[in-house]
Amino acid sequence: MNTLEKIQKNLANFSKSERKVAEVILANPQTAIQSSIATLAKMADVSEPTVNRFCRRLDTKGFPDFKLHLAQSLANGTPYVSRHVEVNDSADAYSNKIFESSMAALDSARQSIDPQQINRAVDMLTQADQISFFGLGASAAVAHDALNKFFRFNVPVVCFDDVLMMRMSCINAREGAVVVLFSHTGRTKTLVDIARLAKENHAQVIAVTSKDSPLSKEATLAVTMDVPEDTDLYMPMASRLAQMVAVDVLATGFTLRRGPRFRENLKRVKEALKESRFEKPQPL
Amino acid sequence: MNTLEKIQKNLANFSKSERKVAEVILANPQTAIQSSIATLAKMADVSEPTVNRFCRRLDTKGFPDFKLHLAQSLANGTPYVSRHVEVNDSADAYSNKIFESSMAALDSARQSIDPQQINRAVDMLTQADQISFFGLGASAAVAHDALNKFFRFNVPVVCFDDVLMMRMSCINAREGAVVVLFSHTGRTKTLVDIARLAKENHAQVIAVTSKDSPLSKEATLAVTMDVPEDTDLYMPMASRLAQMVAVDVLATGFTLRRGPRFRENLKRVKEALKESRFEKPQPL
DNA sequence: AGAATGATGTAATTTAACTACATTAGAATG
DNA sequence: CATTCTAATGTAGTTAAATTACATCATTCT
Repeated sequence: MNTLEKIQKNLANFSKSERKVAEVILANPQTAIQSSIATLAKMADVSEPTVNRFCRRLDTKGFPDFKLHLAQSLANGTPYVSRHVEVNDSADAYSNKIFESSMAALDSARQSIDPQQINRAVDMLTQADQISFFGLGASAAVAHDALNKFFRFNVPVVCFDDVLMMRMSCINAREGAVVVLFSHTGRTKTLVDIARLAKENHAQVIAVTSKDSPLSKEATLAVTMDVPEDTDLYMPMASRLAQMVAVDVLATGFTLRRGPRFRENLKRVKEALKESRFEKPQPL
Repeated sequence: MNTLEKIQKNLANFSKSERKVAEVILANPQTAIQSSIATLAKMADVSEPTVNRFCRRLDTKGFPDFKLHLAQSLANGTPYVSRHVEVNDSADAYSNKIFESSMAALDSARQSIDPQQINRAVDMLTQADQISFFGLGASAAVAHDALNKFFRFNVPVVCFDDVLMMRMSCINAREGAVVVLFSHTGRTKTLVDIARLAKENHAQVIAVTSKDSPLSKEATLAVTMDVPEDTDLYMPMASRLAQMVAVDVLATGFTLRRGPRFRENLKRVKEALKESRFEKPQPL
């Protein structure tokens, strides 16, 4: 756990003098990590060993080690002890919290993603004659985004956020088709049906979803990630961000697999956009 | 800049012995921050003052200060020195790099966003009779996502990723309409035209884009963010992620502004989804 | 080849952190 | 209310770590 949060949480368990230390640190953590034990002791109006004991109580080896831990918890730019939005938060406060919790969610996704799954998914995608991206609700935006990315690769791609269209598209599927389904929970009944339908029509199914979900079991290959659930009502879903980054990862794997000539192609697509833009003023 | 990157970047500028130190640190940064200057010197097979000089060269006050900086750069879970994808990267490598650069981009956006702009945008949105979200290319997905979010608020919302539809919609605009435009560069000519058209028809225009761009100047209100540009071919646009989080921030501001009764409403919308899902197995 | 500059190491010094012990404050018991 | 015990805090001494000053070595340029 974040050291700063830990201090905040244990405030009640500290002794009188230790609490003084805690308060000085919470009030100005950035100063704390730059101070010596003597300075900090003076600021909190306690003795040096008290500061040292305080550090040990937080499961660190001593003062320098404590500073290291504190520095790490500050590094994430987390001046806010809690990442949960409160009713009376200022714009600055909730903006920071939302960005931070989004970043934390991405980190969690990063740690839980399995490179082998990525590799296999890239295999399937590079060999596909046709790729379809399906998503409902919030994941519809992800499917659109995937379309926008893979479209540049000059592969036949489609994208649907409508169940009927998905169904029809699956019925027409043939061998060589790959269907990519996005769903955070992996529990949406219609999507699981679609996965089954696609398989029945000889398409391969990649599910970008959460581990052990019905959808992940139905799919030919599941690319799974752990993303903290949005239990908090005010907290928007970080899952679609993680899914988008997963799309980026797959697209990157795709371009790497396709080799240098293919990448030349991409550059041209990018440059084709230039004409539709106002020129950027060149820095002097 | 991230200390670890800095070391990597300056490798050529270091002297022979300093490079030894750099390599030992790069090889195992986690060990480095837990070592004393003596241990590290021994590991790099150099003298202690050399390590000290190395630290100073990186603009730190000395060894302990250097460790602090290094700890901070490790905190973001950055085991990869470079965030740029290389041709021969493994799936694990490029996956991590992409997640990390996405997180870095969000952090940069977080730091550059202006809470006052957020506040004013929330003002405008809460008072709107009708909200339109427009985006082209990669930002189309963001517009869709915004629709999905604001749709729950029981406000008339539309979303277009087609220029003609945008135009028609603007022509029918009246006072009380708010148009939200998403564009990373803010230089897409057609979008700037749309902004002008919307204003001519008495709609208010919010642009989620980059600072000082043509679009930001044309808009009634610009919500601007600095997101590192995707100079690298393999590096996908992180801008759309930042835009999505910005949408989350605006949506959160919206719900907070609307008060508790409104939030009850949201809960009901969320619960309405339950029936379409497979039940989650309850943990024992 | 020799001087001069920059890099590196050695040893001494300073500073910071930690330990052991003494003192004090506060709680519990008669 | 006094007394004793325990926990908390501080003092002083010790150890370890980091830094400085200086000496030596390598390298480059004339």
